[in-house]
Amino acid sequence: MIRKQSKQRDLILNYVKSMDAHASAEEIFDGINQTDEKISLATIYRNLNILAEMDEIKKISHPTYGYVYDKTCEPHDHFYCTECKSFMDVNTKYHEELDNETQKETKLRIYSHSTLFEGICNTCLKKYSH
Amino acid sequence: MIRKQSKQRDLILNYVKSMDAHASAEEIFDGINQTDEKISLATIYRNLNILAEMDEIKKISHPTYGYVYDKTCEPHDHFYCTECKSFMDVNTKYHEELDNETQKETKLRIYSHSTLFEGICNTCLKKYSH
DNA sequence: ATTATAATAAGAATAGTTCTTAGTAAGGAG
DNA sequence: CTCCTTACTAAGAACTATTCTTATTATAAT
Repeated sequence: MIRKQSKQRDLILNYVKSMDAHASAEEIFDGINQTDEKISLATIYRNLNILAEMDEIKKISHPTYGYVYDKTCEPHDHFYCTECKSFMDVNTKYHEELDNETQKETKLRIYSHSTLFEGICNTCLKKYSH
Repeated sequence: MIRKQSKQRDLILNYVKSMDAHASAEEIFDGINQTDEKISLATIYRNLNILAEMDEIKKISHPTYGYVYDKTCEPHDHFYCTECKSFMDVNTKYHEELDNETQKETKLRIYSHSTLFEGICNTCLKKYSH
């Protein structure tokens, strides 16, 4: 299907590109609709899916809250706090050797990976060290 | 809260322990209700959450289809086929050094990790090599 | 300019999950 | 063993997240 450009899709892409963390569809909807521009929720969902398909953004499943969207498409790791359920990027180096190792052992065709670390975030650590 | 034993929870736990792959709440519901035992869907959901909380089973978010449940609580890796959306365990060795590396670099308290590999499964590879 | 078709808004529909309520069962205390 | 407290269940209502429907509008090729 040949895609036509649309003001709404451009706005959504720019909004996601401007975010410094992950956000859900609902949060993106709220964020955009606080400005002058009004976009319907169904349009937000439809375009987030289209943009993810176009590899302009990345759709990530959050361990507790459905899907969130990320401006970074390159594979990268995440940290999940099992206490407060917060979820954030981890920017350590990409371990290509894991892909090779797993491909060799499983015979699957592996293109990339992303690792989800679990633990306790700094805010929760402080809270529980009292 | 003091938990009481219940026939339903035991059945659900045994069912999950007997599965050889991941299953959704709905699939577990269907599986159990094909036998003589009838358990309501709300009870399935409630107990899956309780069992995950009790660390008897593991609740995992599937990249495209909500949550699935796994009899294995120990952290382990997964493979996701971007073509057919299948999702399976990968049993390579646990890389503890990743936890240490990331903990050192981020100052977060890291307890474990699990890696999600993406690529093309064997079935899809064959299909597209024609 | 015309025309084909992708896009939109708005709300209806669907799917997945949790909540409510009234009744049942587990298991500790007497 | 019986009583009593409280966690448990079934059934369906309610809620939440997401997708679909329909009529209309916008994009871009001819």
